[in-house]
Amino acid sequence: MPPGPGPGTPPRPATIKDVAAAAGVSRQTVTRAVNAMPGINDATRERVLAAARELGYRPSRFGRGLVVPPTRTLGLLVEDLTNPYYPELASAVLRLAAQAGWNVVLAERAWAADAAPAERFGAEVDAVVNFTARPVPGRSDGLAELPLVEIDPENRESAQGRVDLDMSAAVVAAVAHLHERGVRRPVVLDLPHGSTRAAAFVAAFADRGTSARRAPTATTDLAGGLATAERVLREVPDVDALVAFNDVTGFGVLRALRLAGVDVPGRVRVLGIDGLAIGSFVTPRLTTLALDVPLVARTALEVVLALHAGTLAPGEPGTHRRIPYRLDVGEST
Amino acid sequence: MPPGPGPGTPPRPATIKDVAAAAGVSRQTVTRAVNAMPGINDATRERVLAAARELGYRPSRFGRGLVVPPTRTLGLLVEDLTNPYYPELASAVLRLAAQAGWNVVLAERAWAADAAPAERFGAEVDAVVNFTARPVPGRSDGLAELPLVEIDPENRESAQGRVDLDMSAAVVAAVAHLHERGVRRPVVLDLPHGSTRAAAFVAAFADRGTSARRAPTATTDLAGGLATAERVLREVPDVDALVAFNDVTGFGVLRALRLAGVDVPGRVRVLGIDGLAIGSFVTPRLTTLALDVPLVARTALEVVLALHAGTLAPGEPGTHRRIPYRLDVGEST
DNA sequence: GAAGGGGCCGTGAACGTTCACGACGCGAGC
DNA sequence: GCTCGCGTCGTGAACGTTCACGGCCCCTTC
Repeated sequence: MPPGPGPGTPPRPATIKDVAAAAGVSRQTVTRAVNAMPGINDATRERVLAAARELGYRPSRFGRGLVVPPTRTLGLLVEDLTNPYYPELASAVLRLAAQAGWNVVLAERAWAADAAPAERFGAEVDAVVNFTARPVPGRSDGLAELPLVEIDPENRESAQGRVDLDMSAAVVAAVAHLHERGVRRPVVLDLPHGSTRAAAFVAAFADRGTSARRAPTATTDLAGGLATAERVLREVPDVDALVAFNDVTGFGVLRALRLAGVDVPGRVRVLGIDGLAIGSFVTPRLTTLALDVPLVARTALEVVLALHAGTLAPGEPGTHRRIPYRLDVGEST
Repeated sequence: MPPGPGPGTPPRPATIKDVAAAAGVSRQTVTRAVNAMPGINDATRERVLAAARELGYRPSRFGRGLVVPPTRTLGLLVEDLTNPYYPELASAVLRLAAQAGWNVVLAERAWAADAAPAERFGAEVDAVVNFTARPVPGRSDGLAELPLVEIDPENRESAQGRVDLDMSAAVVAAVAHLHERGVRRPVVLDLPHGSTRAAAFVAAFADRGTSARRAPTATTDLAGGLATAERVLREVPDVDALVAFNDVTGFGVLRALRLAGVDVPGRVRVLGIDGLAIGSFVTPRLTTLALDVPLVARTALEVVLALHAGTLAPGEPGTHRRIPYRLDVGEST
């Protein structure tokens, strides 16, 4: 056999023309065979399919997408799938999107490092839902942005659509709940530089005549919650409630209290924020500010699909939605 | 203004020709402006970009994919993202795939109901990793299958590539560990119809002269573990170890023991299977059979990319990989 | 003043697929 | 025998983009 790229094994993927040539028919006949269309003899169909299998032919989604109404693809951007906060929403989005006939390409925020993944992502997608602390980087080319909905963009401005997660009413309810159970010396875990959610709790306690202390936590993961809770126990021995920064932090708090032999909720009551499904995994089950995650997913998808379809323009009412947290009483308070 | 589709708002998405016409230039000039290519006057570039923004133009990924080397897309199929077993692997796959320049479209197994999502998925993807109990349905057209790697396909046959998860050595190690700590009356949670993993544990205990009882659990979630553990405590009061069917079941077992006031690991030792990262959330931290999840992801990706590139053919050695579990000792044993 | 060169821009072709339409052969019907 | 119709198959065009190439204009240079 001769060296070099002979006709034996072309590295180039087989195209419809190759199949047509191999089967001795025309492109259109190959199309008819592959797409199970009528108007083709059974014998030729078999012959064509055999040739297609032989060549490993698979129709190019690009060539096809150019002609037929293409399947739409949604880009979903999350912070970190390892954080149990995100898979719940991702799952809900996946299901609803599939129902609407959309595919979903998922990406974790690798944006930070280099722009390559962002570019790639942005070029392969018809609309974006961003569930990330950072904004989506604008296009490096000077083009129109693609339909974008941000979930819980905090105080950051987002031009197109947004789904705000409103904690205010739930915070009041949670504080009322704690206060009724006799909490008078609460400590609220906070970020080192302060946070809106901690401020909301402090304010709500103040409305009831109770002053809440803040305890900055270096990290908001399990280790952070654990370390901060241990510190609080030393510095504020008579603490009777701990408000965690989120559920995962809350798990760390629970562990610290367990290790210290402190009864929950007997001596210290613990409140989480997130309402994670895995909250039910720990004992005692965490009282938390929960979110109707499927509703969040449904709302975000609704807005972004409307933006894509053009039935909703970036400025219009309806592009900014608001979903309240609710108090979900578990066993830890 | 006249009714009908006037030139004001064409529902059809703007194409490069529209931009060219609006800016009074040619297609190629639009390409140069949009792709930041040299050989174009700054003034015209601005004019073109303005027109593009005005028309809401975004280049079609199909038209582009036809010409330039297209970005590849991997389809990742998982059972249920809500089950904490899957996000860890999904996350690892996402990162490695992004590193290799691939996008990932994720899908939960909605295959069951109708074939529509499967068709859509299959047509938009260059290769598939299946991490699901069921096999991927073959193509309805008679074409060649696309590159496919199955993770832990149990006893099911898979033609192309597979990554087997091997529990045998870890089971022996775990049983040795338990036995050394004095376990003599273990109970192994099992599926109603039996399972290979439960059988492996029973056999390993038998090798050490200890007979393990089996306790069928209706479901393998938290509630199932809880209910089964409660039943075991009643029926086998002197049980000194419980082997859960997986980690989530193990969390239910821990909760049941906690509620019953049984000390872990003092009186009863608990073993999980999965090595979930969230295992560190519960107290005591679960001893478990853990998996190097990033390694699984890396291996699966390696095989499927090689299959796609053609450097590996379905039958060859190297398409079937084997990754062992290892014993991860926590606090529950 | 003519030749040369650089900056800027446009024209045909190609990528792989499907749609609309036309062509061919064969049997039935008048 | 001629036409009609049906079953089967092929040919041009189009989708939206980029690549290779060629053309124009103006400025520089000898």
